[in-house]
Amino acid sequence: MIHFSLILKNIAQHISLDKEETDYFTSLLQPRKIAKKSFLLKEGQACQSIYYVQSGALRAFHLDRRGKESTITFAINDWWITDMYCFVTEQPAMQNIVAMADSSVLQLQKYELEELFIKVPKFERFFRIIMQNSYAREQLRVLQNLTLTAEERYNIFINKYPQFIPHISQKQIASYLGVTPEFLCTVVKNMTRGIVS
Amino acid sequence: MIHFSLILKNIAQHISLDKEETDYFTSLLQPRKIAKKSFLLKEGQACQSIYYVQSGALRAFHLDRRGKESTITFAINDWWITDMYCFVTEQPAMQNIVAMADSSVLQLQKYELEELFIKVPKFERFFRIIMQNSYAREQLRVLQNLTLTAEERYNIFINKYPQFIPHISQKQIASYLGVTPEFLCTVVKNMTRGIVS
DNA sequence: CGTCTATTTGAATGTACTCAAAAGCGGTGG
DNA sequence: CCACCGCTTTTGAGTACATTCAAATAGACG
Repeated sequence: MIHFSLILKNIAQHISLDKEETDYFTSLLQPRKIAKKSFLLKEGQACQSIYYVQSGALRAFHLDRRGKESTITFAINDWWITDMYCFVTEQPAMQNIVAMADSSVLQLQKYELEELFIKVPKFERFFRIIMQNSYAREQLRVLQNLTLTAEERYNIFINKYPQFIPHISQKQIASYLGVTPEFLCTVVKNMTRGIVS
Repeated sequence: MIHFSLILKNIAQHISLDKEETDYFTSLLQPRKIAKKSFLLKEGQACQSIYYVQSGALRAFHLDRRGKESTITFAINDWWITDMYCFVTEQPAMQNIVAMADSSVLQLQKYELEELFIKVPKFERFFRIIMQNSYAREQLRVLQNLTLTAEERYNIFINKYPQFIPHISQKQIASYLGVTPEFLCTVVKNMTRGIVS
């Protein structure tokens, strides 16, 4: 199962699985190839799965009535992604998940995940840690959105997630930070003006 | 253990404990009374515990250099609260947690929680669910902060958390929504103007 | 090479902020 | 119990910041 080495290493950081548990777990994973610009999830659909990204790059965003995009998150290698609110509540998705590059993901459906928790309770620990870290990250993001300027948030973003930069446009960063692309452009220009002679 | 009936009911919603597990769990909980206006956590301190609120009302907020408060969350009966980012990363707290009314909480320290996970792995499930729901809630809040107006966020807030209203001032709601109290005041005034003749 | 989208620039606009001051309200102590 | 004090809410004027709109330039991709 050479396919699964990345996700198994990810999991091994937090829990240990024997051969049988590993085989059962990997049997639940559905590998999917997502071509660049195609969608893993669209607003209004049921969000019944979480996705582990093996390769490529994905972006989750919301589109409001007036056509404005807001990016909720990016995900590359070794990240998990889903519309968690709709996954939990079973309401129609509010997010679109789109491939920014040809990507390879492993899909885990909600009912399979629940079965996994019953059969291999160790996975409760694994996902408890994942969810706890995700919660901590989002709580920090809320705080930073409330307290920091666009310039400060931009700097934190590019320093925290340098791996994302090759995949994403400045417009998409703007939609993540919650400002217009025009405004972010001037912010970045004024930043560099201070650096270059 | 009449003290613990509320938290045990909270836990029973997700997992079942036998007598021995219940006794062990409750032995880890430190009851604390917090007088109105006193602090459970201050910025800069180590954040080594999570708190379950039995009664009263708490508020977690950040204070920036310029003296501006930003409210991260409120918590009343039957809620868990902590500075999750600093709890996880073991960095100094970025949040202050203050009692808005005389409150009673149960404190669970991080090392005890880790011990609990080892001795009663069922609790992994319980906290996985708590963390997952918290993550979903924060992800939704990020999205709403990016896409909705102050008026829309205000309406969602008061409809979603009516239990909070008796405890909190409009100024505190403003600091939760990320606007100034003056601005929220005019927003609310303009809302009611549409309702009253 | 041509098309489409992203980035940059600027002008005009509007939204939310700061500052200041008055009014309202709750809590505390005399 | 009432008067005072401090904090919140309200109101308004002036300001700053971020937006919209438009148009030009630059880049990416088929």
